[in-house]
Amino acid sequence: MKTSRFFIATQKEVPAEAEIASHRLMLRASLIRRLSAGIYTFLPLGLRIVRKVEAIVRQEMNRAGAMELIMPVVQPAELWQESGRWQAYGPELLRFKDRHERDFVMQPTSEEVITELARGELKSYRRLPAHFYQIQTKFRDERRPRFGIMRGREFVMKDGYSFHADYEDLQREYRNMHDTYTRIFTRLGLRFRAVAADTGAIGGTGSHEFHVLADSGEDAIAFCPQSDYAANVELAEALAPGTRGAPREEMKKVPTPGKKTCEEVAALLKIDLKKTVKSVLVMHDDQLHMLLVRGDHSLNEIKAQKAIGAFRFASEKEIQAVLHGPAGYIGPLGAKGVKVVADRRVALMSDFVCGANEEGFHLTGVNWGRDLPEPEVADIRNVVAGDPSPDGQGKLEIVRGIEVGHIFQLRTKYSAAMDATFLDDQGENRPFEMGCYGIGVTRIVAAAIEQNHDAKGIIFPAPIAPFEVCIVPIGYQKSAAVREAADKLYSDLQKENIDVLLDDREERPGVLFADMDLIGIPHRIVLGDRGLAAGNAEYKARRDEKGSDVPLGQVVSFLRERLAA
RNA sequence: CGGGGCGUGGCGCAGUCUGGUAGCGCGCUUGCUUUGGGAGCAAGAUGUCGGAGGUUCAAAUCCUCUCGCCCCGACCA
Repeated sequence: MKTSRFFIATQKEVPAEAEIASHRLMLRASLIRRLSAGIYTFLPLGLRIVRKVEAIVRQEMNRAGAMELIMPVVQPAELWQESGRWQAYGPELLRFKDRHERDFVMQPTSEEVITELARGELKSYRRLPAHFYQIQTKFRDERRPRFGIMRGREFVMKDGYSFHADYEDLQREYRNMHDTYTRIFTRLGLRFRAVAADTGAIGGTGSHEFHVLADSGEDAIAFCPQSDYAANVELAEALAPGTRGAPREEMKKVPTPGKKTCEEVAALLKIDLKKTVKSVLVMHDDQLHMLLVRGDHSLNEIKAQKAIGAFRFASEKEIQAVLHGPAGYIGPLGAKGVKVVADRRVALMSDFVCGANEEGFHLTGVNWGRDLPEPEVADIRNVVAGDPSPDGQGKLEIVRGIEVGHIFQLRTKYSAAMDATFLDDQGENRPFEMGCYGIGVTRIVAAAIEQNHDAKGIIFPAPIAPFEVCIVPIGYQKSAAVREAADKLYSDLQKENIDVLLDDREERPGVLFADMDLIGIPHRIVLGDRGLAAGNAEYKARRDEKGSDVPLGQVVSFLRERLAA
């Protein structure tokens, strides 16, 4: 491709709408343009990247035995009512009516349609297993689209669905997909990690998320360097080994005027933050619950909801109605009519500090059993770095990640709901065991950039770069020698099936360099009169500081080696 | 859906408080010069100031209502 015949519309200035690096760079490098909130056009340059990701995903899915198809984006409501998701999905599901006033949805995923297909077509166990997938546009009316393509409303996802005669075979395919996803993300050139994820109400033995590691990721991942344990922080169990120490202090009420947070109180009293207890009031079924976590820990709302049921945070008014003090001075003592749930760690604390339920006062030397009744205990906090690994193998570390893949054992959730059965070898009707497997294709593009960029722009991993090599001629329009060398190299590389971009624009060299860096093309060949006189081209990888000379005649073989590496 | 902020040429912004003929930088067009890291000079083009209504001799500016977008907020590829 020559830039003169391609659409490149890079920008020097950063659009005000973009907050994170990948979003800014995708706009500046002219990969995407926003049309509406969370809805983007992929420009030619951006689409090339999407296509490269798709190609790798497709190749590995096919190799793994899955079959590609395409299901409709617009799907009739009846199927969704049958599965129950018409009611369950909520406002993220985009619904609309056709001219006959019939209800339709824009697909956020396609379990219903594939299950409908399977129940009509896969009538015999002889046809099982079967795994269908599509790479297609999805729509989710996110409450808050953000970060450009990272969390858009419209996006491209690979969604696959497998059908099995029994659970054992589902588990076999699940492992197959775990391996396949690992191959895919490895081939994409990304640093990633597979982590255990919430199996939710569906159950089954497994759900794993695949995260691209990046500091800006929205998810926190807990992992153990000493073992292969890795889980979403939302899920990771917080163990609390050890026993409670005996009380050594008397309980005392101490003045803490204006000190509302555990940090402030600990600083005032000159004690370790780990001696304090944080009290959070929530409302569940019109019943106030007080959740207690250690001062240096944070409440895990997902775990807490599992422990006590769905809740909302109590209002200041509700807090005052039951307790005497405002939020900031509340504590478990004298909290009449409030159910107290302590984190496992809190239950092991002795001589701790908590709010006195009186404005301006905290209690010190508080002890369970002696000063207040033993609490109900649950795991309700987020794990932190240094916590023991739940598998007992060492200590946890925490990194941030961007979820780009999720595999799931659905079991018979949809097949049972939609009466999708097959005849087994005994002639009995049985519901399919199902698995589903997603990869966020467009999100991968953003995640790859988030993980690979510098001050100059994007640094694409070679497998998904829009072009593998760019040729930057110095004076293409002026120097016949440069033009001839560039054109020859360009066609030589094309013959090698190397994805090459020749920047033949009539711009000053600085502009060309800056644009190629911004776009993130991994390999660059510069051709100028100076080098050509000595028979050399200049090679520079995107990450390199400086270029190096390569004899003109060896450029093709040199690049072939670099690309294979 | 709460909370905060923003809508002025393609992009980034000033002007709004204190009404008085719409400006700057980048980009774009043309010409000349320049040519190894986002060039210089000159001449140009591009605006219903998000929209509607109101106040006023006069509205980007004041008032009302709307629409859109961004950021922060509890299971998402």
